Amino acid sequence: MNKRVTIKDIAKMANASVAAVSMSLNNRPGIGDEKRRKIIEIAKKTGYQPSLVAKALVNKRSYLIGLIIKDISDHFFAELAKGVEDTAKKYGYSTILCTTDGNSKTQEDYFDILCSRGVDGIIISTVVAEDSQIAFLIDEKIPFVCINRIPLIPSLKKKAEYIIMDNYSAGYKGIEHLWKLGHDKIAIITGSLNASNARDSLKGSKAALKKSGIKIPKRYIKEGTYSYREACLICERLLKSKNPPTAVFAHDDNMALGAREAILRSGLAIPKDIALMGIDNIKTGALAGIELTTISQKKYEMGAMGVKILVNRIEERVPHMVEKIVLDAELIIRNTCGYQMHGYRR
Amino acid sequence: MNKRVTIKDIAKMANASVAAVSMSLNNRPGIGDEKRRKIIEIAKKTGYQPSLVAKALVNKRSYLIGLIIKDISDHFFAELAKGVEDTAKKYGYSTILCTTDGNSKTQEDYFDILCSRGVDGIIISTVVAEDSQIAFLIDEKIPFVCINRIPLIPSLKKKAEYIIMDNYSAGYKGIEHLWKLGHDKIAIITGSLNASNARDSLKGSKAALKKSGIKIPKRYIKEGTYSYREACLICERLLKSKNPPTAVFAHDDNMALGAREAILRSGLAIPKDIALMGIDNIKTGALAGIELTTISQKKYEMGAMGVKILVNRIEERVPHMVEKIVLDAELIIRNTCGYQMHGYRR
DNA sequence: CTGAAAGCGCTTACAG
DNA sequence: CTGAAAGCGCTTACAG
Repeated sequence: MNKRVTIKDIAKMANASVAAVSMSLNNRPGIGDEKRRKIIEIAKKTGYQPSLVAKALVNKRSYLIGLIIKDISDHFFAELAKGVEDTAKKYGYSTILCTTDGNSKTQEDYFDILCSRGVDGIIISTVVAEDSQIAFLIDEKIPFVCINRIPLIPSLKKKAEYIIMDNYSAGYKGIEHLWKLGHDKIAIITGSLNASNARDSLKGSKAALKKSGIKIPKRYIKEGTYSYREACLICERLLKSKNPPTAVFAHDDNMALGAREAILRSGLAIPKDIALMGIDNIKTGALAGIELTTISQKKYEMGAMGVKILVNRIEERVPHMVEKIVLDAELIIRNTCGYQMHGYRR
Repeated sequence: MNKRVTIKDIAKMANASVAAVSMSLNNRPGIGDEKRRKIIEIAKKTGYQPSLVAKALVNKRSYLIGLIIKDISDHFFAELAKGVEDTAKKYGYSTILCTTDGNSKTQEDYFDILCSRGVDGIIISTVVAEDSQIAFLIDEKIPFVCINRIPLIPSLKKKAEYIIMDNYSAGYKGIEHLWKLGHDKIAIITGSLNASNARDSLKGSKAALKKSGIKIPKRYIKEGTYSYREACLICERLLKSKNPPTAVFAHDDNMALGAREAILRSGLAIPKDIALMGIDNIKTGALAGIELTTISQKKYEMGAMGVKILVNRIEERVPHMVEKIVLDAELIIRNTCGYQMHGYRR
């Protein structure tokens, strides 16, 4: 930080009071036209840039928002972050990137830091079961919106604003698709079951299983914690078992890719020998040679909408009502489930 | 922002002056042990969190760093950002995510905003030829370090700290590898030639071409601007031409993936019919079925080291010398160039 | 319309 | 060792 020109310098140069300068620069009434013009001119000439930190201190508005995600190198979060940052920028906010790596303590630290920094609001996409931390935000009255995951505790869920995909439907549609293609032996690799999205997807899948009258052994359902590595291991074990599945539905694309590695290494062909599907629709899944069938998540849009809601709350330009948005889950049929080979069989 | 407990509240409760509270909380000498203990205890009990914005105003230290990149949804930048954020967090800094989408005006705006916010330093990975904006940073005396790209203007380059890969060597090694595998008709898809990395890679490739005595037609070298789409188009045209290349060396993996799409769509097999290589070593390239031969970029490490250098500069704990780090370019042989098929032929 | 003052939450000299 | 004051850069009442 350097000795930059301040409001005081300009006041001196313009032969005016600092209040006059402040008001001129902020388009407040109460300043004569000529004086105002002069002040603005000097400000421009000297390249004056207001100190956002001083402004934040007096206005209690930092124009800063915190973005809390698990891992920016994960394609899902990267797209989300892009939507957030683009939109924040459009509204005049800067975004502080906060990465928790799934660590609850790190997240808690970040909440403290963000509050200390006086952020105007927070976007959170890492909410898990134990998230009493959400209660802290409500207490502190700092606006926040949850993306992708929401609090499980009903009292918190009620108060939280959020925007998520219909994960239940996503879980349901995946099974339905595989069932229609003729599969009965479907394995499910779930996300981290301490999170709402993973739970909802699982519920949906189970409902679809029931609806279609499929019975699968318990061991066909494993918690993959949204990890590539973990899903790869799980799938490997499944394939080696005496009664392996003919389809695997991973509840996100990263895990589907992990499962894919296990399948390919075992010498099986996709979709000829085994079907594979994911959720999220990350870019990599669309690549030739991968062409993963999946359920679309509007990652960028969720980020963008999240900020919009947040800004509305911060600036209170909109009559207050807690917004809860659930986006449709859309099936994206590519080549890993065999639809192009033979179409639906039932 | 809410009425949180302040230093003043604590002073009142502890029956002390605000100065005493400040000094106690900051471990400054000049306070009696007992009083200090009492103050600290009250602070803890009330959950006092200092206002970082007030601190920033008086200390001229925000513990904020700006990260300027092109696109967070690009895997290269995402990994870089991860290294930056992780390391910044470790040193007690928060990072403001600034995405320019390659737009020079956006970048300029961000420089202004970051200065207004009083960031302590900036990490930039978007420097291009015209970047007189770097001069602005030097003028304002705000510490910065360039990652991946550096200023082309010698006077600026001299003053800038940076950490980059040896792009010349990367460009060289790629050609060398293809040449050893027996290729003479090698097409090169370059990055954005207004950036140092793209220029250096190209120089390296040309040098290798010369060294190995290969002569390629002008039209074999095209500027792909680091864009998947663009590279795909370029490659498509190349393949349709009367004398198509037998190898394409894209100067980043994104472009290599774009070229791959064109190749696959044209019905050719990789590496049987045509060789393909990239630079960067993004995760997607390692996936089964892709297995892109490439040159490794230490994305995370560059981000991490960049922050380390930046913090050293900010905190001046290290004797000042302008650090310029050039990392080795390491060839990563996977399956897209045919090495496993027949090894080197010359 | 205009200027001087108080204050945002903190820290740093500076007297006692 | 301790307290009162001045100041960081800005804005907002509040008198003239």
